[in-house]
Amino acid sequence: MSTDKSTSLWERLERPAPAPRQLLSPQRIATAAVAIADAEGLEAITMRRLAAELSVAPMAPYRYVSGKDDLLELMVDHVYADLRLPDGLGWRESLRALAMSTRELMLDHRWLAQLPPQAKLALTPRRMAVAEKALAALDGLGLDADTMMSVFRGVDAYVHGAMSYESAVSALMSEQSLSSGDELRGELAPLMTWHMRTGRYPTFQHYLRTATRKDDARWQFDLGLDCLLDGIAARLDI
Amino acid sequence: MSTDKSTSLWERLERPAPAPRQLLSPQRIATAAVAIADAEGLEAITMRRLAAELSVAPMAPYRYVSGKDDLLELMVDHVYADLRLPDGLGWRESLRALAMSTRELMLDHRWLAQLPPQAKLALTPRRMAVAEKALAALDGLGLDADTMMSVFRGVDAYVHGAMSYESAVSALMSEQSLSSGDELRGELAPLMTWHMRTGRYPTFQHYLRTATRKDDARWQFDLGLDCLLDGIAARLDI
DNA sequence: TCCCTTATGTGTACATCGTACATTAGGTGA
DNA sequence: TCACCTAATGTACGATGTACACATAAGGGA
Repeated sequence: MSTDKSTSLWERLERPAPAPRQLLSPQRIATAAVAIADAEGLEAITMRRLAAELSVAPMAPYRYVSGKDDLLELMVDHVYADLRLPDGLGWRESLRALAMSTRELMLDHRWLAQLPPQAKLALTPRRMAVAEKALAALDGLGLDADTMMSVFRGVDAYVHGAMSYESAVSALMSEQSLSSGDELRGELAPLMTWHMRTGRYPTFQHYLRTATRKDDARWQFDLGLDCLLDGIAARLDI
Repeated sequence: MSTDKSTSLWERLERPAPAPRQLLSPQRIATAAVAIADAEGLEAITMRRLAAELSVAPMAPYRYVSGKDDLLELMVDHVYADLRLPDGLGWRESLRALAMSTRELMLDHRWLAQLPPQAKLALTPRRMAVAEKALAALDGLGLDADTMMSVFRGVDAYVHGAMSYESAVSALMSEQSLSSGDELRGELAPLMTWHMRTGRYPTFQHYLRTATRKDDARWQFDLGLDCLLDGIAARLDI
């Protein structure tokens, strides 16, 4: 068996590992890669670094993974195992719970929100399960299939967009060893002052001076999410 | 003058070009880089490729741009010049127009939705102007500064999330020279069939079989956006 | 006119990346 | 025991970002 792209990654994974002296396995590879990315960010993921972490030659993981793209997909599916899926709730609470769990997953694994486009689209089994769960929660409410999917994708888009921002900020902070929003703003102060001195952003400046929840990411996330869910309920009359 | 990171990119840009025999300029660099990314995607952006396009030595652009990150910021600001800002509309129509224009900008420049986290956060002048515009539209409605910003960022998150998906799909299609949603689904059919054969995704399967607007990205975008705006109006009583 | 400072672009070089390819080594069934 | 398959190795190549020392040309002061 060569690791060809024609059979899907997931198909290959289901075939029981055929053989002897298994140093490596998709599981071990995924675990090691996720550990690296969690600790040092997505840019620390290198085929060579991964191999080193597994005490194995640089090319060894290629037997299980057709390349770096495949590796990223594998990592995604691996961490989605930890996503708690809601059960026995109404559509609204299901979507809300799913969004909140996804946020938590993405806070545990900041790199999830920074994946290259291909990995973002990856149709992995566990992500399929998430979609299924969300669609099932919306089933039987009188919505057509297109609307159901659109609602799910709308919420998903909000979550990904919000977390893309939130985890970019948090990545920037840990990169520069900043530990509070104030420290971050201190770092950005010269640039910000320069912008403000142009006088072109009075409303923004007012925000900077009077806002009191600048660092309450959770509150900000909830507000947007609740607005979106309110709007879905109202507009679709469900 | 060395291109040091301590003075901000934007600060440096405002100083009039000091000198002689200007082959290069931030303008020319940005234009060339954007042309490459528009035509061949973000991964085609290479300092060497950029230099070649400008008929200049590989290291030449470094005089104007401190590195690739800086280049990306420059590109972002450059294309945001084309974003049409709404004027004289109510808060809702302003946010809606801003979202729609941003979508169009991101369709014209698919790479905008695929930027690395640092460039995504870039506080460029023209992006500051967008934020200012949105906040101004929400001013005077009785909202506190935190809520105003959160509403803006919520809409922004939705737009970025939705376009991140939409442009990842479109990037994938152009990468594989597919020109319709049907062709794309044809390409994905083996994988999808494999997933469906597990029987774990009945609702998803029902969607695949009965949906009629799978490729109407504009309709999907509008639905989510309108839900979000509805919810904002209702929840904040504005 | 000449030269000298300074902004501008060049050339070379290096570490690091993804991965192609040919090769070895270890375990199994006959 | 031996042939065979497969897991893992080793070597190598082209591409990337960018550091650093250098060449060069314009324009002003003598």
